[in-house]
This record gives sequence, structure tokens and C-alpha cells, in this order.
Amino acid sequence: MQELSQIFDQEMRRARLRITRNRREIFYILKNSNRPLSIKEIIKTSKGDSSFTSVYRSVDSLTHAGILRLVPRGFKNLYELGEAFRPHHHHATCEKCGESVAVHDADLEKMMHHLTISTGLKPTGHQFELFGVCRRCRDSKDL
Amino acid sequence: MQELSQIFDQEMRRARLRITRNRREIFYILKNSNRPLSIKEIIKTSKGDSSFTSVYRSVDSLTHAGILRLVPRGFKNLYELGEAFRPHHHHATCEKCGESVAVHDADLEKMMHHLTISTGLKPTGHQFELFGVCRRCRDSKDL
DNA sequence: TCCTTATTGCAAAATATTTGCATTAAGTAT
DNA sequence: ATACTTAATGCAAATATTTTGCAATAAGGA
Repeated sequence: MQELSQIFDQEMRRARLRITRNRREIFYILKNSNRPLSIKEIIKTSKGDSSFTSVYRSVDSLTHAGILRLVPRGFKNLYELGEAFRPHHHHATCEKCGESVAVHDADLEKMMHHLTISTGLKPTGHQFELFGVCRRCRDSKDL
Repeated sequence: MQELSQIFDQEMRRARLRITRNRREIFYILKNSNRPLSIKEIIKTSKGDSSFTSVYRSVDSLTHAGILRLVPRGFKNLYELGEAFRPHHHHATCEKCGESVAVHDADLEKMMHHLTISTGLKPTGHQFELFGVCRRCRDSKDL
């Protein structure tokens, strides 16, 4: 199986975006995260090699190129690796620790599609996020 | 059936919040809207009788009191009337005109509940929004 | 290695949200 | 109706967040 970083290079070429230190770092940060991250978190996690301005701009261009994917959660914009790295899915997220698990359910996708149609809309997309508390956080009674 | 404005008064008393011109106006603006609104939209719609600072604070207190409900949509915070006025539901929204239709489906609620459990989380909530293009916007070919 | 131009960094502008504090007024008691 | 208590407001200013202009830098093809 292909390395994700190889796919990154391919995708960047496909999108005719230059592969820079800044962009590669954003890619690695998201690759290593167990959950989608906000711009602020990406900036904080990065070594500080790149300016926050540049992170804003890079996240924007990478997202437009489909290399990243916007995950609107609550009132925050989070980002994760895009379709080429991770197929379409949704998230079940622990409210305590923030860790999130991918959810993919074909029935669910169909259901949302049909529900949209039943309201008279021609479906273009959906947002779907589940929240709860994970076992680990439930067990640790140390509030 | 009870007038919504009467319910508003009741709810305000229950929450021990004072009924002010500002708060009543926010209530009316949301009552008359065919979709959830952002703070900015509420401020713009209000006659300008109240300062934007006050709208921020009122929306905050009304939301905490459950009189309004936060509708996280995409990267925006939208607000609509809360449970006492409108029972739990989700939205199907037209991407062109922004109008939204309430969706309530018991099966869907159950499904989300079970899906959450199946990931190992103890369910606490969910986010669910459908998007599409409505018939009216599809018909008007005037891009 | 050279060349073109996309990308970056910095500073500053534009936007969005929050806070401190004196003033106003809602709701209760008199 | 009047007085009183204190929540709520308005204003100014502080913070926070995101965007933009522009000169300097560096990615990638020639």
C-alpha cells in the first residue's frame, strides 16, 4: 500500500500546488492527529517555522484542492485529510477528551439522501456528527 | 393554543431573566424568521434600538436558559427558538436561498443513538444538517 | 544554474467577540 | 404610584480572529 506522503506529493502535483515546508508540515500534523484539528491547533502544533498567516493561506488552498477536508463541528472549523487519504465518513466524538472515531454507514448515507429528497431539496451534502463520552473518560472518575 | 409570546414570558420568568425590549426583540426576530439566524443577522435585523454588545449578551443568556437553541451550521453559530417553542428537530437547508425546513424523524434519532453506542460512546447529543437546492432555486435559472 | 512566479513573512487592516464600568430600567416591595 | 435593589444596557476599549498588501524568498521547470 502506498505511503500517504507519496499520495500527498501526487495530489499536490495534480492540484498544481507547490510542495513547501509549511504545507508538508500541515499535512503531517493532520496525518498524526487522532482527530480533526482547528487552524489554531494546527498553528500551535507546528514548530513555529511558519507564520500563522501562511497556515491560514495553506489550509485554505489545500482545502480548496480537496487535499484537506473541512469538518464543521459545533461552532468550529476543523480540518482533516481529504478524500484521497480518508474516504468519506462522519465522526463520533468524545466530549471530554475530544478523541474521535470514524463512522461510516451506507444505510445512514442512503437515509440522509432520501430524507433530503423528501423535503423537496436536490441533495448536495450533509453534516453529521455524533457526540458522547468514551469508556476511558467514563471510567476515570477524577473530575 | 398558547401564544408564543406568552410562552416567552413564562420561560423568562422560569429562568429568572428580566423581560427587556432588547430580549423581546430578539425573540420576535427569531420567531418571524424562516430559518435560524446568526448573531450578525439578528443585529442587522434589529431596529438598532440595542447595542450589538447587548445582543451578544442577551443571545448568550437566552441560550443558556434554553429559551434559544444553538444551531451549529458549518462554520457559523445560528440561533432559533428553543425546545419550549419548537421541539427537537434538524434542518434541511437550501444552499442557494438559505431557507430551511424542519426535519424530524424518530427512526433517524434512534439510528443516531445506536450508532453512537456502537462506537463505544455514551450518547450525549448529535449534529445533523441536510443540504440541497430547493425547487424554487432550481427553477429560477437566472444565475 | 537560471528564471518565473507561487508562496511566505511581516506589518497592518478588517472583523468579530468580550470586558469594565457608569447609567438605566425591570421587577419587587412599600 | 413611589422607592429600592440589582440585572441589563450602552459605550469605550481590550482581545481575539482572520484577511490583505507588498517586498523577499524559494519551488520547480527550462
